[in-house]
Amino acid sequence: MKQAKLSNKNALRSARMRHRVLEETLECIFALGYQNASTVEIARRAGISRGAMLHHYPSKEELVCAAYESLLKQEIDRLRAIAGSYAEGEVSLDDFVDYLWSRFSGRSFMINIDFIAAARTTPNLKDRVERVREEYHESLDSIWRQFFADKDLPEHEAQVILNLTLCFLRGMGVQCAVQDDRANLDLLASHWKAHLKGLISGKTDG
Amino acid sequence: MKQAKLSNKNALRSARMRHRVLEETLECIFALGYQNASTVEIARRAGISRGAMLHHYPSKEELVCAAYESLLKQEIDRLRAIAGSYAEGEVSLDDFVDYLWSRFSGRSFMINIDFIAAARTTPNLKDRVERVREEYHESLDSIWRQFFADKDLPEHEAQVILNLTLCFLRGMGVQCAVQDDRANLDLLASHWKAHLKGLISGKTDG
DNA sequence: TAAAACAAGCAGTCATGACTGTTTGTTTTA
DNA sequence: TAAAACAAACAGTCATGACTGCTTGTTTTA
Repeated sequence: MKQAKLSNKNALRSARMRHRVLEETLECIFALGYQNASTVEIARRAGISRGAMLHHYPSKEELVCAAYESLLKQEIDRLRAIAGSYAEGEVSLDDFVDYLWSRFSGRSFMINIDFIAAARTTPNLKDRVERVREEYHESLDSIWRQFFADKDLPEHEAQVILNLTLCFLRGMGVQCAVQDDRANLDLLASHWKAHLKGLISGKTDG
Repeated sequence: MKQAKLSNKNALRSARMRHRVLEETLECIFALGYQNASTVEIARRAGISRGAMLHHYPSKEELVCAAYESLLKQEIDRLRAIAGSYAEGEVSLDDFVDYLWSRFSGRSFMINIDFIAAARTTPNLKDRVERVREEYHESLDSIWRQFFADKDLPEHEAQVILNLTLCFLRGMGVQCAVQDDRANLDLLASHWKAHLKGLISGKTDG
């Protein structure tokens, strides 16, 4: 990136501007969809000229990728915060699943769907997006292991249970995008949480 | 629709043409993504002029909606066929889940993701898409109930299990779109199938 | 049954609008 | 004053939908 050395007034101005632009980019994608989020509209919402925006992000691809990276980094930060809370015994597994569900049913995931769809058929985007996502999943893995550290489940089992949970939540998130029948989905999430307990304590399948 | 009375040569020609156009529309969306599937490209692939295409489908929205309806109707037909096979005892619950997974990991679902993403921020599209999807889910429900008809599970439980399964498969499908790690996902699907057995025979949660 | 009238299917071109990225000019900061 | 930040105007591209006209099929009528 063209990150100038800090402690300049310019650098501050620049950082603020970038942050605002990225936020508006995400908001715009959320509100209008990936395809309708034009640079004109984003600049307008950010209260900035397109020229200025292109000064910071020389192409639309640069812009949206940076925005996506920023989105996932926010998520990673929040995950790390949760991990800290767990260490202090403030968070249960149920709480954590609830938290994940809040993430998979909100703005963040809706934006994600748009990126997933767009990236599927845009190799450049796909590559960049994949890299950021890896970092996200690693954070998720590490926090997940914490919940099973004191149980006598092999790490591999914990991994499977995480993946099952993630797939399940992703699917619910998609359903959420299709039709916001929140009550029903919340109920389904409860079922899954109850179910998780069974998975952890006593296994029923071979 | 402007469906003329059948048994005319024109009507046949028209039907063939429409079918070809819809197929190419889906193929184009699958290959290039919803946003890159231009009417020019679709017409080119279908070997038809844009004028002719606009004669049958007067707007792009008409075209893509018709294509989506056609896609889901195909899926419904296949579901009904499976239902028939089950009635004759040729299909197990495992087989059916395998079938669903094949559906959620293939072309059909990838196209679906694009539509879901596009529809989220396109009210017109969302409404039309929703209607077709309802019909699809009803078919799914009815076949699902068959599998539990002889078990002593309340219908409501069966419904929950279906929804859990669907969300799970959807999530796996999304994962599939992101990164085609098929071996891993197949394994996860197996876990779920094993798990389903437990859910049906003996319940472990309250 | 043959011709005339009509309708439907199809092709090609054009105008409009939108979006992106470039370029040129102005202000602010070091 | 030089460089960075920002603004504004411009040019090129692309997609959509409208329009015009040609061809093929169908129906009506003599």
